[in-house]
Amino acid sequence: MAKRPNPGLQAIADRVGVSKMTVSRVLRGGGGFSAETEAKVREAADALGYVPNRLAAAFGRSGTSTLVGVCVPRLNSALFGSVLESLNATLARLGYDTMIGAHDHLPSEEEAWIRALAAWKPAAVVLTSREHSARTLSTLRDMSVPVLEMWDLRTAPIDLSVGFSHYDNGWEMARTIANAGRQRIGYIGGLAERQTMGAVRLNGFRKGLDEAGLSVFAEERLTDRPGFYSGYYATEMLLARAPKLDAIYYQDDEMAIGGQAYLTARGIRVPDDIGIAGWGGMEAASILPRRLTTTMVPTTRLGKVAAEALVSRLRDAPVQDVTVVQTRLVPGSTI
Amino acid sequence: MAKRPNPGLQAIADRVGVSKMTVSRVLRGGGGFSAETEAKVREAADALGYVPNRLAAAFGRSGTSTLVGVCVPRLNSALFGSVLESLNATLARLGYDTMIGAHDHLPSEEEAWIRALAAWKPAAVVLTSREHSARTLSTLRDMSVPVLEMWDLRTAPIDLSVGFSHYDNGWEMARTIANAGRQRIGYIGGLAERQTMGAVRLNGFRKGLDEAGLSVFAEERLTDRPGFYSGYYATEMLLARAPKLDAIYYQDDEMAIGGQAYLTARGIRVPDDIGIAGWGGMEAASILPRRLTTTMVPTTRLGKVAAEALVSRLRDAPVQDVTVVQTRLVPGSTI
DNA sequence: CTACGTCACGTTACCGGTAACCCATGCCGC
DNA sequence: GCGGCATGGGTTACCGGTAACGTGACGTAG
Repeated sequence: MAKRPNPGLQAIADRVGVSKMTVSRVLRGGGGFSAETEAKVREAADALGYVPNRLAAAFGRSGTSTLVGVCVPRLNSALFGSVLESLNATLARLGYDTMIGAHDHLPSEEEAWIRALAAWKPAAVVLTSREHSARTLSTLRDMSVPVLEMWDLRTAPIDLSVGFSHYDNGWEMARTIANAGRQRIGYIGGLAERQTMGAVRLNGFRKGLDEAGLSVFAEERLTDRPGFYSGYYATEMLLARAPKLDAIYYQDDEMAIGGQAYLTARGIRVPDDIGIAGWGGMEAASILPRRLTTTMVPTTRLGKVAAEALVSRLRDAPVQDVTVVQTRLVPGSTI
Repeated sequence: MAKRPNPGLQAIADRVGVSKMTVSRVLRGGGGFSAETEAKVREAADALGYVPNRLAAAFGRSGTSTLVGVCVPRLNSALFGSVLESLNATLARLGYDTMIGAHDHLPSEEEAWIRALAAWKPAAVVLTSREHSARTLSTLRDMSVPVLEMWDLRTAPIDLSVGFSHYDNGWEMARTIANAGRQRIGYIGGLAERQTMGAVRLNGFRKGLDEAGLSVFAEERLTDRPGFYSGYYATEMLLARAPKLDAIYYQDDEMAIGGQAYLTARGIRVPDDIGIAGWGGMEAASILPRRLTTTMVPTTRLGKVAAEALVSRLRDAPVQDVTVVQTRLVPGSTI
């Protein structure tokens, strides 16, 4: 079997004895041809092993692209990975192709990616960041395609928004910890300057504590990216400064599990000596000796809902601008 | 600021007073124009906010595409996520754009993805599966672009291969476990029918045990996907059938950590009562009470090396067909 | 019998960049 | 003075689909 140049519409048209326009009509469906012609065209397309040329289609007339750009903070994250997996699978099933990017929580990276994406004239864009640079917004406007902001709810989305309120997540956990009678409460997470979702949860957390007459007693902010090990040593550092904490809220479950490991190694009992809570509902949390108090994020559903909302918009079907995907606070037994 | 239609080469050409061909030459570099012309063209392009149209470029003449297709088993995997992150970042830095797909270890999924990818006439393809369907190979041949097979080493790669030997990984761990004096050794992992990398490691593992006069005493195969929790209950099931095991080799670290959690919950001591070993070198393994015996996979380096090899090939620079990225057996203290 | 609509298809032009080719100018050596 | 050649461009054709519009055959209402 030698390499054969892939046939185009013209090759099919020649074989059947019609014009390539008729072939185009048949293969895209929608009428304007007889059943007999359709059968012959389909047979010929199959025989020749026709592969549609999306490049040519998207290039010729805009509005026919099936390309969707998706930008997430990182690709090696359990949570975003699940969202991406589900988003991509749903888009693929509906006939769309995914171009990815990672912005690492830096608006400048997102901006560079968006500009590269614009060169491909995609049908839609999915973003997961909270803040966009002015140039990003300008590029998006020039592209004039549907934009879906995912992960956090936006009060004023550019276009579509699917997610939940990180602020409320933090608030809710604050109330849970306060109701459990904890008094000296610490926080461990990433830097606040970067407007990450974790920082938003912290704001909600502070508000919740405030309403209960409490405040964050001590906090540890890391420049390292969150993970098991950073949770481990951040806990060590925080307790060195504030030994009398009776609860710690972690930016995510991985850090909480790392923290738990440190506490266990030191003989500090959870939740007797100190309570811990995480965020995200990662699978790893399910195998701890005690079930971790955390917030479950329905990542798979989020990706699916986002993909479906986007495709609805692309097909001019009615869609809500803002779709809330509910998270769930899992009481666990570590607080 | 209203939406403005993005200018093309012609708009720049009109502004400067040259032909669009000259503008094309300047923007792609390579000569055929004066320094004066170059300056004027660049200024005009900047002023108009020119965004190159990769769609048109790739469509017009093949060989000018900057699109690379990457297909991994899953997008929500710590290991593949890291590889993807590094691969994508390196490709982006070198001016390439990434289209992704997930095949979930099913050749049919990979085949469907490849066909969708072919419609975009990419510059190259990166695969991570071990087995490809006949139709996949046929489509790849028709595309006639560089193909890089990553993750496992291929004895006869389609084109380029970057990775390491899973077989050797399994063999090496078998020798390590045997040398530690373990006799009744179990295995926990996924199904063998699917030609996954885990199955290849198991083959090497069997061979290593065989050379030491041993064999796999009992094994537990799951249809569920690997993870913390499946490691937890697979350990329970395996030990119910074979209580006298003195070592277990897990398909990956997540399962091993899950297994460790089960053993701890049951009061079974590691490594005194039973030894465990994982694979992958996941970060989570670093926070166990005892460091997990495992094989470290340099995911970040793997992605970077793969991207660089691919780009070298695309630029007609010399590349080795097969590049080995070394893994490292971490002795740890759980065997 | 004519006017008009519908169906099924053909024709034409076009998207924006690029390879291949052509052309004018100026400088050089002989 | 003339041929040769490098430099700095311009011209043309083309990639493979698709929107817009044109056309002939046929059916049908007035």
